[in-house]
Amino acid sequence: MLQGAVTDAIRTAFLEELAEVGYGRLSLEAVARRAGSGKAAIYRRWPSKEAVTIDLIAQVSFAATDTPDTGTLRGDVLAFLTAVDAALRHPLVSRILPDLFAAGIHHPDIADSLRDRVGGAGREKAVSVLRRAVERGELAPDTDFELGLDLLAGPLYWNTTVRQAPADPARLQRLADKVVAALAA
Amino acid sequence: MLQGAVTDAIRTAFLEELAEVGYGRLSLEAVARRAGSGKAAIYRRWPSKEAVTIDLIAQVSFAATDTPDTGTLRGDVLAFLTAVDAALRHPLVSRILPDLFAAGIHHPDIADSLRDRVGGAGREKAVSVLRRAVERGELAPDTDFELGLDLLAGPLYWNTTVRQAPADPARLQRLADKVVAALAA
DNA sequence: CCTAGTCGAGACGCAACCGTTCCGTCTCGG
DNA sequence: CCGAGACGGAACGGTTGCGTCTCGACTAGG
Repeated sequence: MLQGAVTDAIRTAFLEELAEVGYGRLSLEAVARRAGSGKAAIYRRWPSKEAVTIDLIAQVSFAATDTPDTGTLRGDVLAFLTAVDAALRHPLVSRILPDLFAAGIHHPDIADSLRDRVGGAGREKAVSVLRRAVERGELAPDTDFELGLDLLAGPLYWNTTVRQAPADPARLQRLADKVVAALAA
Repeated sequence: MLQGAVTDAIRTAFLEELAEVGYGRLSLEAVARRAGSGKAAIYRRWPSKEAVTIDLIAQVSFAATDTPDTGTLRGDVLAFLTAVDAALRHPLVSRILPDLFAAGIHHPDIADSLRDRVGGAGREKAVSVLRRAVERGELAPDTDFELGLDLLAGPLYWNTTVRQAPADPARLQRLADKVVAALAA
């Protein structure tokens, strides 16, 4: 029974340790201590710290939710921004995500996993928002999706995760207006 | 003569080491080795790894250049985006910056230094771009500067530093158009 | 020419982790 | 009821980094 309580305890401990000390200084010794397990229990499941990390990224991305069709681009954009903003503000995510992106610079496997799982999940949601808008006629058929994705994700990631600004729903409203204008340009 | 060749060698070695292994795994032992100095030479100048980091952030931010007045908002925005994009693509900066932001989560002093020196420098440039546009009448006097800064910095940081996308001048042109539209909205 | 201060080098004791191995215990499925 | 196997725990030898300290060499200014 390799998939059980011990596995979950290790995963949780790993995440908490990641949030506290960061990827670079995380030790499996401390994870085992926190999980109340032996180190062998970890090595029995994963070959390395990097492997645990990649596994966790895959797990977490499962939690990605869908963005509803609100009927208008503006509504869809606001819903997307609100959902992503909330996700970025999750206590563990907000502490871990910048660390993982930084770790990705030194560990290509982590970068790949992040691109596929985190980037990919958000990307699909954003694409469907843009695609629906094109179908409604709110956006031109030749709309630059790549640029649109940057406009949807960038300001949010910068303000929320990098600058660590406090939550502000009204600001999201205004940001949605700006983003819609940019998309239409 | 505490300010001399040795000091510079240590600073350079610290930066290179930072780029290679990241903040968390950086050791002053390795820095001394790379600098061709003794560890004591480092401790004679700074009390800790954190202090060296903060000192370096302050130094580097001096390199920030001015953004010229091109006469139009669109021109100013493009100049700003181009300058920041180039800065973010600097081989050392691109590897170090995400690491420093991640380190800031666990070390408030580093976060403060980043906010003041890196954020502050870019911020002043961006504000002057927006202020000039208001004076020209290209933007409304009640333009939301805070949001404008996110729109100027966010998409770039996301695409260039986080996603590590390759350079693309044409894309910057199109991004400038989008950003101008967003600012005016 | 002397002396004060920095220099590179590296040893010091200490602590943390590494990944592995071995305990004795406990819990299952057969 | 027994054997297989995972369990927590602890120890293994080895590596790395810490911050301090002591060398003898080099280089100033006086």
